[in-house]
Amino acid sequence: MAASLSDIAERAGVSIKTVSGALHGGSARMSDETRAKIKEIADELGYVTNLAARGVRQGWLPLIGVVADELITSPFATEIIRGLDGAARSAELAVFVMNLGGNRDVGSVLEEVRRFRPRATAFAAMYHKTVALPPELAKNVGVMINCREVDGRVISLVPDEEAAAAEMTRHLLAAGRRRVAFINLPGLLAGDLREQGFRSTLAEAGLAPVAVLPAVRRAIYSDRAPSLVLSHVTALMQAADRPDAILCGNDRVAMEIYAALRRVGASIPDDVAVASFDNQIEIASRLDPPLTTMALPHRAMGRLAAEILLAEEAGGPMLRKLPFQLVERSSV
Amino acid sequence: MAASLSDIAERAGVSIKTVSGALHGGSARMSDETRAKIKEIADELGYVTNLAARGVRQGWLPLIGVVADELITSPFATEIIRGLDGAARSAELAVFVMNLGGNRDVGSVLEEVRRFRPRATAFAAMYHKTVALPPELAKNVGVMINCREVDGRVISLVPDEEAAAAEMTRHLLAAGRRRVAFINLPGLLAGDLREQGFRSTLAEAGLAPVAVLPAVRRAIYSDRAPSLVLSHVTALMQAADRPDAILCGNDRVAMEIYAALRRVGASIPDDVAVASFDNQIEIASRLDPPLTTMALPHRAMGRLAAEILLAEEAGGPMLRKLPFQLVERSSV
DNA sequence: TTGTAAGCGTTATCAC
DNA sequence: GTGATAACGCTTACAA
Repeated sequence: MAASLSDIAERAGVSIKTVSGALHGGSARMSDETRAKIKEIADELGYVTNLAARGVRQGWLPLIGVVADELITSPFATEIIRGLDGAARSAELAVFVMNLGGNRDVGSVLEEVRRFRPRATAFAAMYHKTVALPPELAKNVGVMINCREVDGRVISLVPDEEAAAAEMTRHLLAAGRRRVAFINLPGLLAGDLREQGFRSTLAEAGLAPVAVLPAVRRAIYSDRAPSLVLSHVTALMQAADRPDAILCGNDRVAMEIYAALRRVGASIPDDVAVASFDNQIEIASRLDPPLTTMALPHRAMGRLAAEILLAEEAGGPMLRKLPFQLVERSSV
Repeated sequence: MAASLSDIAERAGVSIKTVSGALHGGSARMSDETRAKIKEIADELGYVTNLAARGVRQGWLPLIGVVADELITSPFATEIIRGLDGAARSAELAVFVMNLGGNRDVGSVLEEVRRFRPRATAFAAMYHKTVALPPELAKNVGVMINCREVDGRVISLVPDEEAAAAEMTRHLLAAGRRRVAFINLPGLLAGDLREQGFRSTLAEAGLAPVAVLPAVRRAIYSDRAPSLVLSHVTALMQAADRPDAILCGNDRVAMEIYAALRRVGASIPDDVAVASFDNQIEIASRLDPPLTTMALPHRAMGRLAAEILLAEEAGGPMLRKLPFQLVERSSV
């Protein structure tokens, strides 16, 4: 069907090796005219390298295999893939994502990926979590992205939630806010860590939180749980020591908090500053007023993952926390 | 490195062919004990099929190659991939996405995909558009998803924008609304078609639009253009014949319209019904009140694409319009 | 500068 | 039932 090296060799009256050298071998020496002629014939025949054939020879396909643990659902999570892709491309590698969904377990999906003999393999989670990888699987995974391998057997790249919460809290304090409430995501690692950063930073400033409340009754990812935001915000704003700032578990929560504050008649940021996490761009930039939020380092995690996989470096810490970036808009 | 059939054959004291038959050949006849023994050894050695080797033999890798024309940016557009993936999986095919971005042209990305010798190839756009595929490329693409090949050389799967707008318009009329305005996305194929459906349906009912206005100054995808929503909504609501319903170009526009209506002091849906397109779930379901909107058939397009590619059917129309689905919430 | 030949892991053909 | 053996398209020693 598709043209092969031998087709070209035959047409050009040279050996296969010469064709291979002309098309792929960068430094192979041969007359320029032979090379030019071969290239011309290749074009004419519509020759496209057969990577499968090369792969069987070399033992691997130019791929980075990614096992993604939830169907890619969050818009910013695709940033992980973009980061990987950009960095992989400079090494002439393509990124190959296989989703873990339904009742497929990590082991079988990882095996499915490995059947393609990727050059390297990564595991990516769509939200920050702890993952228990069976030991025999762990050695087949080069790096974990947006999640931490529970026993520290695999290099894990995660967002530095605590530092982000600390930075945003400091930002609120610097803006003169003193009575800060936190409406958080319950039951999530990210939420817990953000809460720690929030509390400790406030404590350092000699302050106590006005309140720390859950945005929903159950974990936001596990269920379309009923929202508690409206009742919490109403109660907070009616209290004597009502907050002058609300920190939100993420941008979606912030969106609901905006709606709740409007109902209550509070204005942002005059009455209450609102700040958040994620920088889910379509929400954060379109809210009124645009939302000040900490941007997740998804792209950076993807890029760093590719670099680690390509460097095959050994040493270094197993858990690496990447910084968020403060995106100032007008809600603080 | 990785175990191969011959490693297993050696250990088991049988020929390679026997091993291959035992592990892959469904109907190959051999003693059950031989088969069991071989499987055991394969497990022990951690054998994983080498698809590259199989691929060089068969001429193709079990992949559906997808060229995606914008970096996957919209959260619901990943639904296309999910739909493809689900349908491809039943044929034991994996989906391999390669993004068109930066200054890479369709031809070179398509070639990059074809180097992997996919079983079939598709082109997917992240928003509904017309695409001009060079003729020599067109024959290498099995199906276009969410876009139409300009010359009708390739089967193209697109959302039926006109029908969706017609249905939503009828829905508004059925709810007793008579003075409908449309705040649309300018310069987009989807927007233009929706406008046609809107206008003709209204005309059939003997009505005229209160207004048809652009949400932004320029096409929403081409630029972070300044929003016109607030000024339009303010003007509309102050006019004598103010609308009792606003149809929105998409859910993001709807989000801004909500904010604008709140500013103006209009309540949804009592004063004004709001309806939209896309069903961008995180926005539509979290707005207050939750938004009634037409869900794009992304998943269905992906699924149908896989079916078409696998069936390799010839006939049938080149342009196939898939229906949206009305998602009723509480904004109408 | 070019050709020959071996080998990668798989599947398929054909004889035993 | 099973075992050699060839073939797929490519890369790479080794020769010429």
